[in-house]
Amino acid sequence: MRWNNYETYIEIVPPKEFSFDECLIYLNRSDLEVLHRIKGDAIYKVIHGVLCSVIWANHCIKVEFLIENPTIIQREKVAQYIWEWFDLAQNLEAFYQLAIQDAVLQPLVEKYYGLRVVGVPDLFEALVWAISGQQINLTFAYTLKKRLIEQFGECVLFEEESFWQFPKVEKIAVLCVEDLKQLQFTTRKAEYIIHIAQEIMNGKLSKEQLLKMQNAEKALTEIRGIGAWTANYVMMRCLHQRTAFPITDVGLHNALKELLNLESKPTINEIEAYAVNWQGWQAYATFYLWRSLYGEKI
DNA sequence: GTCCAGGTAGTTT
DNA sequence: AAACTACATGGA
Repeated sequence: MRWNNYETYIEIVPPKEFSFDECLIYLNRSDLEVLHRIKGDAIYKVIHGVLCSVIWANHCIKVEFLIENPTIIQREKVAQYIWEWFDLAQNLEAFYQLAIQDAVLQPLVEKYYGLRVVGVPDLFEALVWAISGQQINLTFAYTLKKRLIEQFGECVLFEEESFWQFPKVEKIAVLCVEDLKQLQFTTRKAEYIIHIAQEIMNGKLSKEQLLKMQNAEKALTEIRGIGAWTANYVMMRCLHQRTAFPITDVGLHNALKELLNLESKPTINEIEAYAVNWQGWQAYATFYLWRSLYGEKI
């Protein structure tokens, strides 16, 4: 991780092939998002309890601290968060080499050059978001997430505005199913989420363990409520695995249908055929396809 | 009113 | 192992 420390801000030095603007477009996709706020070119977000503004300046990601003056330890944690948030540890050269020879990916990498898998560094947040989004439309998923955060999260006030943080695991672990059902979570999702919070609390589930594992997918899918889609979604956005591939994802199917002008959504077999050339970079292929779902048609 | 949505668990062939 | 079904509720 490359970063510089200054009096009132830090700078993260990204690798080659990084477009802050492309990541910004992804982050701007829903008006119901409350974990960050975008104003002009700046992202406002509470990171590890510190309210920050994040902008692109001097070929770096500049992170200014808006309230307190964080310690060096906090600054390093914020830098680490940004590093994961924009998946900056990844060298995209190999992906682009593969993609320019692939009929599906070629137009995408040209258009969205520098886009990275925007991460969800916190495991609990990533899991809750994935479970919330199971089998419902994205707009409603965002509504559920917003309700959960505003009910159980904490917020930082700055210039008369609220900046929310995702609820702490310990707070969700002690809830009962009814508490989440009141927010319109289904019984099943309420059960899954509370159980997962408890598993994290008792140490049976952690990001550190999953990162060390050979087969994180198996460990994840052994947990009730986590199927292949959710496991791969989390492996992609939280564990930074390039080969994670939520192949049953409806968004992926719609993106392929639109991009390739198909009559109907492709079958799993058809997607596997497209993906033979994506070996090692399935997560990036998926993310670039998702990106094509908003903004003008290619 | 209809169809479908960033699926999963549980049951039945 | 593969196919079917209940779940649940909002958005378009």
